Amino acid sequence: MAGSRMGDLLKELYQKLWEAFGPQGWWPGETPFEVMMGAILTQNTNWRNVAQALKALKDADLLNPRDLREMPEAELARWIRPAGYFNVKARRVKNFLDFFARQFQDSLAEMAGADLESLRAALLTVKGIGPETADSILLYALHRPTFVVDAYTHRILSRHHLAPEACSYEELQSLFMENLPPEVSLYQEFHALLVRLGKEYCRPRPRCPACPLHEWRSAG
DNA sequence: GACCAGGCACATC
DNA sequence: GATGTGCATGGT
Repeated sequence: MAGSRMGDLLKELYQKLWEAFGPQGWWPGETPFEVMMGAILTQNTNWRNVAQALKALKDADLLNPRDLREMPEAELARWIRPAGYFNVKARRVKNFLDFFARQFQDSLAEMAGADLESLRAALLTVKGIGPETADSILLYALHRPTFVVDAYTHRILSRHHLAPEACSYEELQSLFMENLPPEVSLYQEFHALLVRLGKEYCRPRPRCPACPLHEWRSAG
C-alpha cells in the first residue's frame, strides 16, 4: 500500500540501487523458453556456469522443448554438466518439460494466459520447482507481476534491518508485493539490482565500505 | 585449498 | 514446523 513506512524504505532502497548501478535489463536470455531453462539451471549456482550449459545446448540447436524431451535423461545431464548438480537438474528439467507439454501443449501463449495464482500453484507441484524458480519463470519469462526472492534479497534486507533474519520466502515476498505497485518492470529491475548488489558487495563476508548502501540503516 | 554461487527435496526430530 | 543433508561444477 502506498505511503506506508515500509513502502518508503523500499522506494529509497530501489532509488539508491538504481543510482548506483542503473538498469540491469534482466533476465539474460534470448527467448522465454531459455529463461525458463535458466531458472532451473541456476538453482544455487553461479550464472556463469549456467551460461556455459545453455550455450552448449543452443549451439547444438537443442534448446527447445521437443529435443530436450526426446533426449535421454543421462544425455541431458551430460549437456548441462557445467551447471553443476547435473543429475538432479536433468530430472528437474524433464519434470518441467512433462508439465509444459501436459498442461500447455508446449505453448507459451497457453501458459501465459493462465490465471496467475493457479499457475504459480501449478508450477509448485512440479518436483524441482520451488518458489524462487516458479516466480522467476512467472516474472521474467511470462512477464507476470510476482516478486522474486532469493538468497541475496534475504541477506540484504536482514542486514539493513528491513526484515528479520529468520523470515520465510512468503514473508519476504509479501514485504515487496504489499508495499509496491504490482508493476512487472519494477519487480524485474528491483530483483536484478538486489542480485547485482549482492554479487558485488553483500557476500557472506561483506565488502563494505565501498558498498553503495554502506551505513544505510546501520548495516554491519 | 578454502570459499562461494540468482534452491530444492527429503529425512528426521 | 524447524533443522540438517545431499546434490557438483567452475571461478576467485
